[in-house]
Amino acid sequence: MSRIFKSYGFITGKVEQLFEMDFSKELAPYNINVKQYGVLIKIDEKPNSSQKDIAKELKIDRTTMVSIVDHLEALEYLTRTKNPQDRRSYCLTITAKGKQILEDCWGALEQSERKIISSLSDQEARLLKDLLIKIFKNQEES
Amino acid sequence: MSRIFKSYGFITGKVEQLFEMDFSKELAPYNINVKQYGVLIKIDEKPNSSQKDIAKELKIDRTTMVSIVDHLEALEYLTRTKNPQDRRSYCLTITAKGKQILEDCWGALEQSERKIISSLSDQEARLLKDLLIKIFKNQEES
DNA sequence: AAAAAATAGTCAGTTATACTGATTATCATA
DNA sequence: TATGATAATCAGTATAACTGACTATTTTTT
Repeated sequence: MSRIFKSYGFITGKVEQLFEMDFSKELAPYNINVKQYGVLIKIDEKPNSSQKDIAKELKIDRTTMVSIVDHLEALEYLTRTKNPQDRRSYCLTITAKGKQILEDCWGALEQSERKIISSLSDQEARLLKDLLIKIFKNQEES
Repeated sequence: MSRIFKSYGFITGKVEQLFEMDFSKELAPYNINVKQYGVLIKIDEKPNSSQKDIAKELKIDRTTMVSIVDHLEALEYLTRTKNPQDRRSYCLTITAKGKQILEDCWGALEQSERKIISSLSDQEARLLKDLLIKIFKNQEES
């Protein structure tokens, strides 16, 4: 057995690559990538977030965030409005068009992921997700 | 619960980021990144592989492979010699220096990963790896 | 054997992505 | 009011990865 499979990091990276490669094909027609879709999700769930809020949650650099939001704004998937409480920051909100794409692609994502984890039983799949979330949450706390 | 955590792809990506961020710090003094370390592992395990062999296994583009091997060769972590059986291709082999770094960093990787999965029991950790490998192997077959 | 097709690797040029550090506008605090 | 902090921006830089053309070699076809 190769060391690649002895390492959690490498095997996690490999599997991540599978998910990303497949889903990004679905997103391509909408002219966005997985990271940008993640931003859309966050803005949908927490309307009026600032760029900084989203950047922090998704571990995206502040300057990179500018170009992502520029892009999503140009596509009219979200709007930037000055925050009246703090005019340094923006309130980001998803547009109807953005929401539509969010929902359309969510179905594609679920389907894509089902395909990739098809070798796992329902119980195994649930377990896998729980374990990954446990690792992530543990790190968020510290 | 955010959709980010409902998606296998997103949560896998997040966890991968944790592994990569930590281990890449260990590799930095040796002037290589995680992907390049992966190439070293493969060459160590299958000496005399061609660039194409490695590229295929690790899903790296052939032209990207050229720069990775250039880099590792410049650092004297591996050598390129013409394959006498097929002079179009190279035989890649790890050097003593490369092997040394491979082993030194492997310890660091294990330690780094132990830290990141510290919230899991031994059994959970083993299970996680098994499930990830199952997903990856399933896809390799098709 | 000669011609044609395929393959491994290379290279120039392009694109995408993300970062550094400086700057602007605004807000909080002293 | 003055000082410092913060949110976002921007120019410039770095890097990674890809496209497509190219060389050298091998394989296949005729």
